[in-house]
Amino acid sequence: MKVRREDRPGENAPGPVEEGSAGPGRPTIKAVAAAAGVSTATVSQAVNGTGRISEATRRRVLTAAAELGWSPSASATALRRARTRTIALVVRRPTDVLGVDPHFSELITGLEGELAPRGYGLLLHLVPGLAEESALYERLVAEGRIDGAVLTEARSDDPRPGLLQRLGLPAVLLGSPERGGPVPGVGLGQQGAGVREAVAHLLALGHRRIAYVAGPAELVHTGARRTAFEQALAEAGLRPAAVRHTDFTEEAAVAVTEELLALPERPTALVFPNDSMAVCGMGAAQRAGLRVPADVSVVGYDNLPLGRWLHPRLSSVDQQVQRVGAAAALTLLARCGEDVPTALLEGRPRLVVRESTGPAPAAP
Amino acid sequence: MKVRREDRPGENAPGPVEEGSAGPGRPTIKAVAAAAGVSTATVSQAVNGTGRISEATRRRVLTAAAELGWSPSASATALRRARTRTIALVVRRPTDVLGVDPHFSELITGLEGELAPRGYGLLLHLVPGLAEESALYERLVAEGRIDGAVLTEARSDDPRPGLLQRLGLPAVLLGSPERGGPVPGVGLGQQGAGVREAVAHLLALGHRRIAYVAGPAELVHTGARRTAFEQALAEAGLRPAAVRHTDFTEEAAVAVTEELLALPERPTALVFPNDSMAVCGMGAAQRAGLRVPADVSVVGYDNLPLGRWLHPRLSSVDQQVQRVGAAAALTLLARCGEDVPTALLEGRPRLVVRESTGPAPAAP
DNA sequence: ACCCGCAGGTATATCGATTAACCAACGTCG
DNA sequence: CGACGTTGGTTAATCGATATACCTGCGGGT
Repeated sequence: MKVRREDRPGENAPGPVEEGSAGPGRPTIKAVAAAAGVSTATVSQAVNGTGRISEATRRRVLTAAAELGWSPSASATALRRARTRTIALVVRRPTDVLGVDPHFSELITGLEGELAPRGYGLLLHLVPGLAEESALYERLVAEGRIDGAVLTEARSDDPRPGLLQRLGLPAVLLGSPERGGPVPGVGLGQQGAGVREAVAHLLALGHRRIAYVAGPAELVHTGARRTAFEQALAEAGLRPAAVRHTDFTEEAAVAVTEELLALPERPTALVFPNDSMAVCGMGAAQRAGLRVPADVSVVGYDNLPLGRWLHPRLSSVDQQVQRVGAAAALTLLARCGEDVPTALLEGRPRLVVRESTGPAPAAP
Repeated sequence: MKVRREDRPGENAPGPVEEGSAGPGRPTIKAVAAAAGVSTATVSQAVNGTGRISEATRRRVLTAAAELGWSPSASATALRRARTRTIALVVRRPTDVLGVDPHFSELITGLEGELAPRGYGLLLHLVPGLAEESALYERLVAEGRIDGAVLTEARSDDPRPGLLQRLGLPAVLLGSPERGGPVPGVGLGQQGAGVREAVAHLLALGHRRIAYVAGPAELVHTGARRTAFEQALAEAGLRPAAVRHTDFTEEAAVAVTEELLALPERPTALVFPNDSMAVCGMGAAQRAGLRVPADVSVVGYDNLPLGRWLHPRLSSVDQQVQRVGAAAALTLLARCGEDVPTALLEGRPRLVVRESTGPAPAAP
């Protein structure tokens, strides 16, 4: 396919002959332009659907690009357009033990489902603490590496939304009820509903001494769920057998469980803030010689796949982490100027009853 | 928050307050050069340590950069240097059920530990199958988005090393014994040793009917471990009670366990290819009314944190996924031309004995 | 006095794609 | 017939950083 250009004799604009096959590197837009017999501007317009290009040349360019296996260089495009098509997800991982792990797997699955089809990538980072997380955002923004960020585990007095707004980085905040604002929250509505349902379920089974294991006090959802728990009990004229705050480590789950089960008035049911901890709690209870659910009922939160396969199968509050992840991605993409359907996140957390909850043991 | 447009945003460097939050966008190398009273070339050389710059100006440039909060634009650098400082990790996820999930969390932890301190980012992608994985690499390379890739779950006839070599992308392959070559394998040596140790342990406990649940036949380590299993038994003059291949789904784990436990000569011990499946198997056994380990012993593989908290605690083969991840990162970084210590991966897989294995039940 | 060498920078082309501005050819209409 | 709008492109500036080639003093050797 030879291209002859002789309109302007004497003009030597770019004239260098590519003469292909010399370059082992990837093809550039120039190669495609040459192959299609057009200018690089035309190629760009053809693949982007901008400008005024006849359908015929458009097709010609596209086939040339396909034949050469060319895709626009992400770096060049990013530099020119100041968009990287990359979203950051920073996971805080205080210790080596990552209790909330499977939760993030679900979340990532949901995110990827919406990001990948639109050519967006997910940049994953692990940091030890909140300070490092903030520093990381600053660096990523300073380097222009990302277009947006997904913030997880909203805190009551979260420094990140302010920071990211100041940095001018689009973001969404998971686990926050605040829908509008510069950094919108994303998540199922009626956060308390799941816990409420769990309490109702336990009450119906005859439980009267129900203990609540809460997550770190600084997390937003911790407070919401704890309140829901206490209210639900109060409406039945009851008080919590106990409420304990913990970090999200497995060690804490075990320790707290052991402490609660050693209480003089032993609780007959334990409600945990996530499935990983519930599993640990269940293990601790069984190890203490108690049967689940005959002696003590256990409820988790998140409804992770794992819970279905344990013995006994774990009753848990389903908050559709995957769907929340998808919604978060869509919301964030919209903030990045992408044309996406608005994320609709219907429904509320619902209890999934399995085998780890049962009738309260007869009072001795 | 008024935005004044005067075509000269950087008129006076020490302005009152950086022209407001909606104003200037991020600083560029030009701003730093102006602030330090040098050329952009000097700034570049100062931060990169290249060229010949006096210590005095170097320091001046660095402080100017720090004051402006400037870091070189990742896109610009990537374009110029043709390096993105980004590594891809593609996770194959055949169905919605991701049995190997926690394994990847560990792996990512190990990778990040080496990547992050060197300014590298981890680009995470989820794909449904092998074909999509290959297509994804092609796209990522065509777009020049990554400098290297971590391939997981080596297969006996793996198309990816060839592909990536053809694409000219540095890569490492996890779970392959082949150390050299264009795409070196990374992992603990003596893959069979862990299984061998598990068998020895079970034999010592008096087990004679031991069944093996293997992963998908196409995976390299599946074959290696299966062979090790059979050899170890053969050396004791025994044959496997059964060997079953499965995909890595939880459903399969449960189904296989139920089948094995229904065998006329019921196995007294089950060896699983990963901890997630072992958990499922343990659950299935318990649900079938058997006690673990009194009636049947269970061994997992990977030694994930979760196993420590179950009841009974899971005996499992530790293959130090995190350390392997770190070694993979180092090997890959070296291939990317980074100056890193060579990854040394001493040791071999070792059995961690906990509570899910016990003396074989007395023959009836 | 003259040239050399060198320390310490600067000017500029370049990476690959996008986009605003421009231009040629071709009706069309007053 | 000539001004004018359309169609379908092209030219060239630009994004921000890097690297190569090129200056400019200045001290020293002969």
